[in-house]
Amino acid sequence: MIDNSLVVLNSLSGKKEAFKPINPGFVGMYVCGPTVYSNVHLGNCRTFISFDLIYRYLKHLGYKVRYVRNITDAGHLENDEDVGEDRIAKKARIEKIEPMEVVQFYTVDFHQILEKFNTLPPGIEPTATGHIIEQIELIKEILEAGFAYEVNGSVYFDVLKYNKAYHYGKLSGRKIEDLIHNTRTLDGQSDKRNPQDFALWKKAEPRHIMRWPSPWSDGFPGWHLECTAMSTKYLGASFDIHGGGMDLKFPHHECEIAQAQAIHKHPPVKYWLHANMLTLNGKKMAKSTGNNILPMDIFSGKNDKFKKAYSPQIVRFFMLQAHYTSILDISEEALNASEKGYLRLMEAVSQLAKVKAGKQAGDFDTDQWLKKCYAAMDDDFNSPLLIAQLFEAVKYINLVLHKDHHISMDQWQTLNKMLGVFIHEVLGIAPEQKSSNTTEATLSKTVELLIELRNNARANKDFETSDRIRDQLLEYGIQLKDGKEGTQFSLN
RNA sequence: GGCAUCGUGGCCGAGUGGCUAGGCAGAGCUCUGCAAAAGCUUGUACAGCGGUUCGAAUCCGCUCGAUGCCUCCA
Repeated sequence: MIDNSLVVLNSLSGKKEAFKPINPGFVGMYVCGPTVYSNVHLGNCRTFISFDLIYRYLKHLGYKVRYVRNITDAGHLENDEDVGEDRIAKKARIEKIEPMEVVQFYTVDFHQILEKFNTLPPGIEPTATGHIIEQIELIKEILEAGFAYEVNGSVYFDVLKYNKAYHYGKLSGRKIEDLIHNTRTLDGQSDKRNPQDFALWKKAEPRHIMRWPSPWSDGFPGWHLECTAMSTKYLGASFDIHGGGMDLKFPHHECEIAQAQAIHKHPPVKYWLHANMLTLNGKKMAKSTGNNILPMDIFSGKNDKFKKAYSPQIVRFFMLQAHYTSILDISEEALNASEKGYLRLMEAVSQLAKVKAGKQAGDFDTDQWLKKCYAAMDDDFNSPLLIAQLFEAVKYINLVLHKDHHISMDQWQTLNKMLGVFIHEVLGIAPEQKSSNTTEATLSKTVELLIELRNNARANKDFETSDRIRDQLLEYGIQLKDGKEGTQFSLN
C-alpha cells in the first residue's frame, strides 16, 4: 500500500513535500496535547480530529505509526513567565482542590469528548509531571552546550546566543530583530537577560504548591521543555511528524526546535504539520470573549449558539468537509448542510447491502474512482476531496437502486468494501449507534405491519387512513418511501 | 506597528496556468392518488485595480478587507 505518493504541507518550508519517513515503513508522530485546566473546547477538538485523520490514513497506508500526544499538567503559565501563575495551580487555588484533582478531572473530560468524536487514542500519552527528571536532564545538556544561563534559581534559554549559531524563527518566519523591537518590555524586574529568552526552569515561590527539586531550585519546568523532553524520549532526536494547532507555531514550536537543536545540533523534526483554527461567527473561539462552545453543549443542544443538537459524528463530518489547513467557520447553516449530506451518505451506504449485483457491469469505473479517492488523501490528507468522491459513489448507488442501472458483483464488492474503509477506517466516522437487535427487529416488524395496513388502505383508495399512518410515523421519526419494489422506511 | 495565512456563486467548501469538485439551499421536470425519497435539468462564482501570458480563480505588484501570531491559547 505504501507507494510514496503521499505529499504533506510542511510548515517549515511552506511547501508540499513528498512524505519520506526517516525509517522506511515507520512513522514517529508527536502532537501537542491539551493543557488540562478546563474543559476541552471545540477548537481544540478540531486539531485532534485533524491529526486523528492523519494518523488513521498513515496506518491505513501500512505505516507502523508511533503516535505520541502529551498531556500538559504542569508548567503552562497563565501569563508572562515572570509574573504568571501556573494554570493548573491557579485553577486548584480557585476551586480549593489539589492540582492533581484538576488534572484528573479535565483529563477524563478530554478523553470522553475525544472518544465521542471517535478519535483513536495515541500509542503513548505522556504527562509533563511524569517527565520532570527528563526535563532536568535536558536543561543540564542545554547549559552544557552554552545556550542557557541560571539566575536566582531559574534557568533561561539564551535566544540571542542561539540565534548566532542557528536560526531562531525559521519555522514562524520571524526575524530576531523584529522580535527584539516588538517585544514588550515589562516594568517589573526580570531575571532574563533579554525579553526573548524563555524559561527552562522556574524557581517556585514559597506558596507555589507544584514544585520539584532540581540542581537550581525547588521549582517547575518551562512549558516548551516538556514537549522536547517527551518527544525525544519516545521518538528520538529526529522524528518524522510534529503536529499541533497553528497558534502554537510561535513561540512554542519555535522554542522546541531551538531546545532540541541546541543539544543535538540538528533539527528535531522532518515535517511540521499545523492544523488551522476553527472560528465561530468568524472569530476565533476564546473563553475570554464568550465566543466559544463546548462539545457537550453541541451534542446536547443546550447552548445559545445553535437551535438544535448535533451528534459528534455530524460535527466530525462537518470538520472533515474542510481541509485541515484551512480556517473553518462553524455556523448553524453550515452544520445543517453537513447533517443532510451526512445522512444521505449513510443512507446510501446502508442501502448498498440491498442492491442486487448482477453479471452486467454498470457505467461506473470503480478502478478510476478508487484512484481518485487515494489521490485525494495522498494530497496532504485532502478529506473534502475524498468526501466529494464518496458522493460520486452515492449517486451511482442511488441510480442502481431507483433507476435500473446495473452493477456487477466486482463493482459491488469494491464499493461495499472501500466505502466502509474510507468512511469508517480513514475518515473515522463511526457507524450509527444502533439500538439493541431485539428492539430493532421489533420496530422493523411493527413498521412493516403498518406499511401493509397503509397499502391496503391505499388499494381501497382510503387515503385518509393511508396518509394518517404515513404522517403519524413521520412525526415519530419514521419516514416512508414508496418505490417500485414496495414501500421502504428509514429512521430519521 | 511587525510577521503569517487568507478573501471562490444564496450558504459551506475543493481547486496553484487551459479540461472550470462536492455538500446544502432555490427553480423546473420524471416518478407518485398526494407526498417523501431518488434521478435528470438549471447556477458562467473566484475582493478591487493593474501587470506577466496565446490563455489566470490559479503567477507578480498595489489597494481594500478578514483571521491568526507577536503575551497564555489547538
